[in-house]
Amino acid sequence: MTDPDKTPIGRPKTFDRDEVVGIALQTYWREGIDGISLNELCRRASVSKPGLYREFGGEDGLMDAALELYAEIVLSPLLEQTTHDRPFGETLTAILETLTDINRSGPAGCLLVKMQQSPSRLGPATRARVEGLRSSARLAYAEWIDRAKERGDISPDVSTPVAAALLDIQSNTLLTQMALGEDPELLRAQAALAFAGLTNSAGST
Amino acid sequence: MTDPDKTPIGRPKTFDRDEVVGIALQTYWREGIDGISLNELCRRASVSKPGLYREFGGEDGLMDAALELYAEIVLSPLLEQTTHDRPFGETLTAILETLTDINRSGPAGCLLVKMQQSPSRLGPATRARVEGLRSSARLAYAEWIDRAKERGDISPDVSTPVAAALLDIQSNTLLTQMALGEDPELLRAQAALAFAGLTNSAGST
DNA sequence: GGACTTTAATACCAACCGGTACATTATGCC
DNA sequence: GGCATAATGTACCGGTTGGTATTAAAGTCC
Repeated sequence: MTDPDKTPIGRPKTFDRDEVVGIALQTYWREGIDGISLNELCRRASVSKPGLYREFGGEDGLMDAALELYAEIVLSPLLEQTTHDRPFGETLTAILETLTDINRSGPAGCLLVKMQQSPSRLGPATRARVEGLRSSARLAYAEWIDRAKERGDISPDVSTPVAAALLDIQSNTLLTQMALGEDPELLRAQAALAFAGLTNSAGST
Repeated sequence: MTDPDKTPIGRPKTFDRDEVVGIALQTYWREGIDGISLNELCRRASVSKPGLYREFGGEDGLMDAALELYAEIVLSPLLEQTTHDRPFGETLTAILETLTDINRSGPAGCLLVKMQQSPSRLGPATRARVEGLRSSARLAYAEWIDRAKERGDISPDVSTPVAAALLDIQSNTLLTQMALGEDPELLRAQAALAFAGLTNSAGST
């Protein structure tokens, strides 16, 4: 539609959207959304407040953009692992290892969880994306469970929604505890115990 | 030491400390520590700010007092259950039932968890109390586990610190999820699955 | 009635918040 | 050069924050 690389009329744009979103993501992720103000964010990104408002419309737009980026670079790769054609236990171990890896790229904890836990700080756009990401995670876990059942890795006696909730909630828990500085070794052992009921049997409705 | 019911010199005190602490507890508990300001708290308690400062020294003192009350009326009764001479499974079920009871007195969620997750908002006194309560909870759970092992309710193959961490972390998780509005039925089922590894066997270091 | 002691609350402080009006600057077009 | 266009950032807005200086009020003691 529009000419691709033709210099448009008017003053050229210097505002680097991607860089600002990246800084916002890192900051919200590391310090939590309650721990950081829009003003402070502008300072760190070396961006003027009106510039930020022009680009994102406000705090809600910025948070939403940061969460979108988070979903793309963190959540998607994580959930993608569940679609591999591997034994359930292997994939689960790999995921747990990733979640409790102290040297993982990015801050500890999970931006989605932090946002979910501060609903009053969220604007409508961010809130909607939080809900969407949460339910699509549940869905991905449920599909993974169903495939594992077909494979015979998980007993069909286990309720799929319950098992999906277990996976979702326990993953969130691990990330939250990592952010709190809990011992990764202890967390892994605890998680292994919590998932023992899944990989063995038992636990219907 | 001091005369018990002699009217002291000076203007009589009208500041009701217990009432203010109670309101602070309810408010922090329900709205979260980040969701409420000292000013707003004064408004709700119908107390002047200097009055509050005189009594508590500042925000830190008030939070600390609220957390102290929380420990007394919520945490202690909960942990007290673990000292009863009952089969492990029974007590565990009772605790899980309590944690996921929608009609429980007080707001959903756990004040201790909320405070732990907003460390930057905490003053030194509150922070110290948070850490103390956390470690004494772990200790109480560990002792419970050890008694259950002696009873034969839990396999001695299970590591006590790991099992204690499981109990502590899963309890926190349940309360957090309840505060988020998750379905209590689903939470209970999920928790039953997570604790299956404890009550059956398996799960050493 | 004072003098003394203790508590109460108004009224203020500087700092920060999210959000915006507006003048300035840098470009393409002619 | 002059004009239209569009992105820029300074400087401000009203409101809130945690915290405090200060004066008024309510008692006992003599």
